Amino acid sequence: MLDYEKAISIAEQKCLQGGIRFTQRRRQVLSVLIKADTALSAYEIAELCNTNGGNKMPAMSVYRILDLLQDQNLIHRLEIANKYVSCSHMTCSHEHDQSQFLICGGCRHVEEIYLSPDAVDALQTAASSAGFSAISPQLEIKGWCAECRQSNE
Amino acid sequence: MLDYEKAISIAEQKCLQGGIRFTQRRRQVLSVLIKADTALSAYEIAELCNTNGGNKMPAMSVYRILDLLQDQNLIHRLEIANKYVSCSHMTCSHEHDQSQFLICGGCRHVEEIYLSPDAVDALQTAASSAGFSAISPQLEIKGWCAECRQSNE
DNA sequence: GCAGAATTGATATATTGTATCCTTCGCGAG
DNA sequence: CTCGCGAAGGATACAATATATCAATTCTGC
Repeated sequence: MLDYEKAISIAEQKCLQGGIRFTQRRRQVLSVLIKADTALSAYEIAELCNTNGGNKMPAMSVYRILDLLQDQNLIHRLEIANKYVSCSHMTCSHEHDQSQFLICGGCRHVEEIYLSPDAVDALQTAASSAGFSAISPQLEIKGWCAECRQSNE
Repeated sequence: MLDYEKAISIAEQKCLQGGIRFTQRRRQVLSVLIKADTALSAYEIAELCNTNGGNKMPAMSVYRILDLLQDQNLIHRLEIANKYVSCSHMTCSHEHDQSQFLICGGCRHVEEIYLSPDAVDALQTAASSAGFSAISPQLEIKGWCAECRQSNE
């Protein structure tokens, strides 16, 4: 898990740089995502906010805030899982433009991985041949985690 | 586009082998998907069935039929796009266990591509390092088709 | 303090998908 | 042939995910 204090502080800075406010609401959503240390759906986030805090956090607001946090590269949206994760690179000093995720088809556990540049190149080449000028820097791969694989045999 | 007659005939055989019936309903859904020659959502399929045919095709039935066609490897479900496509390998005589799709983030156009075994190996290796014992033979990559890319610049 | 923009609230609705239960249809045993 | 059983489809309700819209509130720079 990310260093929570550091992550929040960095998020605050990024928002400042991005010209938007790091409000309580936004802090709360990001906080839930960091502490969960796993991918959550928007409605799960709303529920967690309401459980812990007590404040009423409508799903509507969660969606708005998630969009915004994504614009600041603080979180990722996983389309295959319909879930959101805090960016594990948030506290790194250097820039990352590639993010790759493995998503377990069984338990929906999400693991962030690192592909070799060669592999990414191969994907890009295949995409170009098909008339796509670029692929998303964020890749989602569905698979089976060791545990689910075992319990399915 | 697939040879329509051939594809339907093969689907019929596959269903027979799978011990299920290739009913009118099922033929209709598959037919719409083959003729569309693009990815469609379940509700779009239902709508097309109702437009052309006249018969009432409830979305509920479409989902049931799509599940079934998927079990027979006649169609693919694209999780990123929430859409379905007919398997472009349906009429091939040999077996395919890999299917890779490019999905345009702009227009949602879907293109089936072919990755080199090396690239697939690289993905598998990265997955193994992360504790995943296997990745799905079906890969979905989000990108930008040339057209959408251009209109966004 | 005020104007205007950013943020949030509130409500409605769209889209995608699942659960359940009942009816109908087709096929094979008797 | 018909009877019964399981496969297939119909109908309805509902869950989960997401977007649209407009009003109210809060903040910020002037």
